[in-house]
Amino acid sequence: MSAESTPERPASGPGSRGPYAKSKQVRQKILEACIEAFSVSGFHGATMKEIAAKAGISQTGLLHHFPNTRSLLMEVLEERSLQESSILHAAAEKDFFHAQLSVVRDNETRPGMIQLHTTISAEATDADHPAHDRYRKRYDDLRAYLVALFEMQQSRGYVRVSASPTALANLFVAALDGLQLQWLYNPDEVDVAESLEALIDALLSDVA
Amino acid sequence: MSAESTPERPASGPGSRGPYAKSKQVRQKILEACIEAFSVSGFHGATMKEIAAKAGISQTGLLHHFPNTRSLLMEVLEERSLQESSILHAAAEKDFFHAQLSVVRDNETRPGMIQLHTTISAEATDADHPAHDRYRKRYDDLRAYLVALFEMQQSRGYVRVSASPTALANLFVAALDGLQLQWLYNPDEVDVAESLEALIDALLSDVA
DNA sequence: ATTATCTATAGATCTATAGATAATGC
DNA sequence: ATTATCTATAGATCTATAGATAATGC
Repeated sequence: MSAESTPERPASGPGSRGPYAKSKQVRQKILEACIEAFSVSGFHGATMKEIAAKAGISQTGLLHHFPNTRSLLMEVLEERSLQESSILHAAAEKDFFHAQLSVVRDNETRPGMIQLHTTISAEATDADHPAHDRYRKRYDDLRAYLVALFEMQQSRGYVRVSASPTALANLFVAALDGLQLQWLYNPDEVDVAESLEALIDALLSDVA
Repeated sequence: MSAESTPERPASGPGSRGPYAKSKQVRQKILEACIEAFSVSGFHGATMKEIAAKAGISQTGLLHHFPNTRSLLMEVLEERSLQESSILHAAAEKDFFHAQLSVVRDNETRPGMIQLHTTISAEATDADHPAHDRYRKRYDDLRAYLVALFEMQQSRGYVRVSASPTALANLFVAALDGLQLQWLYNPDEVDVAESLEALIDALLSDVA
């Protein structure tokens, strides 16, 4: 292993100093612009120019912070992952299923994030999409977690339906995604939490 | 009303003659190219050039048949709608819920159409998307149809859960969309029909 | 001295027009 | 005569480089 594998901060030259204090705010504004741009135009349709304009800087100014749209997408999805897990942890006192009700109610205050997730998770079904691996892993991880949960509930006799834990896990995740999609089309006719609660009631005994 | 409102076919001049017999095949090839392009790149990311290349003609050759990407999207979505309703009618002998099981099994032979629906229905959540009104109406129509169905089942006492018909209708449609999304990521771990059957079992009595 | 931001711009790509040539329908 | 297809290309848009100027950190 050479010294390069542990990137030491040189005493001078590029990288010898951190970014300006103000940079954090600029990057935040850029990421907000990305949420708008990617959720409307998708990864393939969004442009550096469009994002720069929304963030209120020039296109080359944006290039100074991020080299391409791919890095912008990765950054904004990383932030979304962090938000998702922090919200989930905050609701971890309740059981997972009812915690999700808090999560979806909380989500409705961030329609931009819902639209971002809906749009990108759909176009990333394509194997060549830069976010494909990330989303595939997210769904695999979610499934594994929920399968374990449903197995436990089944062993206690709390599950009302005779279906495989995998089928139930996929169904629950599907309801989450699909309800949010419909909510974006018509928030007046779609109550995500209400439908999700109906699903939980249908699948699990109250004692669970 | 002038004669222009009833477009008469003039004896000569442009439009006085139908297209070549071969044109039907060319248009079919173009639409197949569109399914690929739009399902991968979305409406905003797909280009006339890309579609023309996939269809095996020049970009200007494509322009001869369709004036822009918007008209291409409309045409391919119209075809999809026709397929959807013809498949539904073919399964109309059974009750709607179990007919959907046939539909989703049939769908798996057309992954391109599933990916097209998944990608476009997601990006069309944006109000300015050219397919927004079409999808919003589709979901509103689906909801109205299913609400009536669930009301009928409830009045007969066949519904196991105490939830509003609207909540149940949205849940069923959400499961359909969400399961197909997951299936695109990992067909080995997602059985759309199996999960959907679990939902039907959980919601409705067998007698229904 | 480094980071941040801008203007100017070259090169690539996409859309849409002009105009030529070939194939088909009545 | 109309439809279909192509090549060439003008104009618009996007990415990415060059280079100048201003602001900040140690």
